[in-house]
Amino acid sequence: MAQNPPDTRERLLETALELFSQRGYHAVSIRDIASAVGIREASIYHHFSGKEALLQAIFFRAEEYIAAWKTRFDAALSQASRVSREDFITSGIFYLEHYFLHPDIGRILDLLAMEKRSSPQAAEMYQRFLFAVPLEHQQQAFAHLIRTGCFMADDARLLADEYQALVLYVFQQKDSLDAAARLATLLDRFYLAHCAPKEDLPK
Amino acid sequence: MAQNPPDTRERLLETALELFSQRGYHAVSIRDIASAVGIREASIYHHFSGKEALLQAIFFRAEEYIAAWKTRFDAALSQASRVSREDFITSGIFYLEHYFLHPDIGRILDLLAMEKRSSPQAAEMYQRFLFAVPLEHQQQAFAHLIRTGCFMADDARLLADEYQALVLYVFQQKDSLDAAARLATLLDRFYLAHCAPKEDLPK
DNA sequence: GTCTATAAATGGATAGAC
DNA sequence: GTCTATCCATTTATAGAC
Repeated sequence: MAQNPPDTRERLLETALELFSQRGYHAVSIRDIASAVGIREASIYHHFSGKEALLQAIFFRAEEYIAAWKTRFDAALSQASRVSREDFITSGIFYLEHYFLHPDIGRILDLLAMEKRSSPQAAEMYQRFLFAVPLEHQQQAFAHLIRTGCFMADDARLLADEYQALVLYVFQQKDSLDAAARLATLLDRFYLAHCAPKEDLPK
Repeated sequence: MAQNPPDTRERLLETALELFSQRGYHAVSIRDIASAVGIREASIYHHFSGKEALLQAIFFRAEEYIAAWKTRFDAALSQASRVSREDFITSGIFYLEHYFLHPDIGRILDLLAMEKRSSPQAAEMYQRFLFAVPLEHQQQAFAHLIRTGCFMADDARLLADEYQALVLYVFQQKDSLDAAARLATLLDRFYLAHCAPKEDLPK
């Protein structure tokens, strides 16, 4: 897959994503990227045909990140057995930190959030990465929890919507302290509201 | 408060917000704004000292929008009496459409969402307009619902968090069709989960 | 694969006539 | 209050030497 032996191309992709996700595509110049990498701007054109092509390469790689995540998490799902109250919260925080707050995926989501209004392509990816992909996974997870009798019978898709709403809510307040703790509180209530009786009552 | 008799200043503010909220501050040039309004770019400098000052004026006006909204909605809150299942959903949709999807506020939120990563000022306003301000209002509303026996005793702040999470979730998928219908489904479940017994059971 | 040099276009902003 | 004309900095991109 690699076209260039040295890793300048790699560092360009990495650095450009970092800058784009912080300031937005238009606010970052080719010069900014070049100087951050430690080369001259003209050298960038040896690796990419232009600024737009660099963005496209970032988008292409983002698809790979998502596909890799999906493969890994779908595999974990098929092995899941009984889920306790603590397990449910722990895996929710794991999900927040290894998807939305993952260095690669989180920066892509930040970038897409900024570009979605001016780029139909970014809008499509944003909708897919922030909603469709995680929702499909969560729907499967809740269907599994219902099938195994851990959760009460319900619409798995609606449960996934409500779960996703809570995770996104905390994700978008990530500047505020202690996202994990806030999510834990909300997920605990979510679990108690939907788990099949057998768990002890709150407090 | 008005400094200039004609309304060119007004149209500049309106047009700039429209363009900024669609493409982002850096992607819009003074020329773009001028030609959209139908004047030359130099004429803008008669009304604003520069592009940044224009943005600041938009931010200043946004504070007025929010303050006006707060006054109006807080007044409505103090008059609220008993809330039926249908009322709860209707007022939630009203809230979505008259705050998050309001032409003025919605565009401000779009703009702030794009600029929050590069501008601390935008980040502060985003946090306040998307979370703090609506949450304070909702917390009061839920405290009222609990006090009047309509909702079961619970932490009004956490209920406000969960409610806000659902509304934001639908708001951010607003490109998808029928945001109101999707919100109605989620709010119906929310109401049934928290209302004090007396309402009929689902289905 | 990176550099210097430079072209060509676009951006924000000012001066001064009307 | 809007215009024409212009300035100057920045930006994307290319040409060609090393």
